[in-house]
Amino acid sequence: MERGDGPNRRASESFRGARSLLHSHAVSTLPADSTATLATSEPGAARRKRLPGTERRAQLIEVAISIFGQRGFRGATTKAIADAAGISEATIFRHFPSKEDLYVAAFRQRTGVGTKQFVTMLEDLADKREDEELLRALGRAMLMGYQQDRDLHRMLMYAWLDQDESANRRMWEQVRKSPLFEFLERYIARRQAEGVFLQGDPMLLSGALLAAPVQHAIHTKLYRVGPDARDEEVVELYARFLLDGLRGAGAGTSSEPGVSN
Amino acid sequence: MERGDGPNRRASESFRGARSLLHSHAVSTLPADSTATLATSEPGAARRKRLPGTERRAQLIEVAISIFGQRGFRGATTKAIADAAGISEATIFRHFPSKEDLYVAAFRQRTGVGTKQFVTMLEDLADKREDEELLRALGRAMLMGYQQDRDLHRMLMYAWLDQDESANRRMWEQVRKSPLFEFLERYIARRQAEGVFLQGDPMLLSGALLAAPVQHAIHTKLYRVGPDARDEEVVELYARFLLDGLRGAGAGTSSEPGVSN
DNA sequence: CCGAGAAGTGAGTATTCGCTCACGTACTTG
DNA sequence: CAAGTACGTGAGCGAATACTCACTTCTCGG
Repeated sequence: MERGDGPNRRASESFRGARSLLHSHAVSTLPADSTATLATSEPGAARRKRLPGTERRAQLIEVAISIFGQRGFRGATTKAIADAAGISEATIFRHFPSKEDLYVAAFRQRTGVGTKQFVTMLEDLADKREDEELLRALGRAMLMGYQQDRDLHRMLMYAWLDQDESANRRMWEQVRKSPLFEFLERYIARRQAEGVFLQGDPMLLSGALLAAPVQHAIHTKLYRVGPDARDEEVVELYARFLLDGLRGAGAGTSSEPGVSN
Repeated sequence: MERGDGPNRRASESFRGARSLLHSHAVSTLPADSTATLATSEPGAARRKRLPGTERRAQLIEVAISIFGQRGFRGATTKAIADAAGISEATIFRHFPSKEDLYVAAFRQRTGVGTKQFVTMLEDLADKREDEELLRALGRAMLMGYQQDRDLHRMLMYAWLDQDESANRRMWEQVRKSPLFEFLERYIARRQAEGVFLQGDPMLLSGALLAAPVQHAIHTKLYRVGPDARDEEVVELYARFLLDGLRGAGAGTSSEPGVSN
């Protein structure tokens, strides 16, 4: 039982690595335009060096999102970022005074894009009382957003865990005040006033509305696990399920006759 | 712009730290017994040294869960763990051959505890067709679990992000085969067969069922953000909401007369 | 065409991290 | 009580990491 001196066998190499997708908390990118202007520097291609400063900065931010998303802030080394960008480590520090400044810059980039016109579409569906189609659009957007910008979402996930509570509160303020969240609360409140949706804190209900597709997206797109249903099937099922939940069943309070037993 | 040489002002010290709660994916601890036998070594108390090997191992695992949960695998230093345990760094390596072995040991610890008897209670409610009370119990368990074992759940969250895809798939297998998940699928399938719940993949539906309270727990208990409703209010609202969703509204397919407009 | 400033880099440096080792110290058992 | 053994540690090692600096090379306006 545990020899005194000699080291026991070690698990090393069993865990390792860090590759897959990312998540955060809904709101952020969505189907957006994705800013995919400059490629992430393909190693095989004849890389032209000496970019003008602004372009190099932009490229570094894109690369940084990818690396930070794969390994987190602590796990991402400036060496790895430099390699992925096809430049030397020193060059990073010519454009960003510190690794953290690069992180902050990457963080500010792209968060909150793409939601505007998407929300406009939702507003439209809401005005037409197309509740079910609205929920479908919402679910589709979540699944697509997490799929397309997985590194960004992974970076955000890491951020929630790494940051201290005050930074998280600031982040949450931004989420809460985002067009999508504000719309959802207004929409739910209005339908409640119209007597169509069940009563209850609209913020809690919009959270629940997003939770289903987001949780599914986190698992399937970011962690690459979970049920492998087609996206459209998931969207369809969740839309029906959530809508029925919102509308209320009209059934009594709790106990139900019971079918057989 | 951007002077060539002198480093710009840096953001340093603006981000930092890592303190709050944690998450993972439901299933894991739940209200369990929490194994809080040995305290995490209070620095002020007269620390008695020289514990027997097994106790030291157990203490180190508890401390490790806490540190790994706060900072993640990469962010947790053996120094920090040693300090928190009130011992020297070298002692860690007398009990665990490597940092990773300690991590694996901490990981194996406590995952999946507490679910057994909890699931038995759910089985009971299911047999009595107490759907709403069942959903309440489920929600309550999620909120309590994430609150009580926040470091463990934070550690699991980090794990999902840090591990590679194959490790994640193994982790998912464990989740899928856990008593709680298997019960939920059986329960939903049975109620579907009884014609009470809406049709659709039971795995997807149980995911949606857990997503609402889990997402809320992650935000409020782990990240310390989100709506600050009382837990009981959340449990109550979500139980009603989810149950109505499961039962289906009986309303037509999609388009609805509309209230006014 | 030329020169000044911008972009880029190889070779460091100080620090930290995981881990080892030789050596002390407290139990425990005969 | 003697001694064997398990527990504990200070000092330090090699590797990695964020960051610096002296220096070269490209670019482009006049």
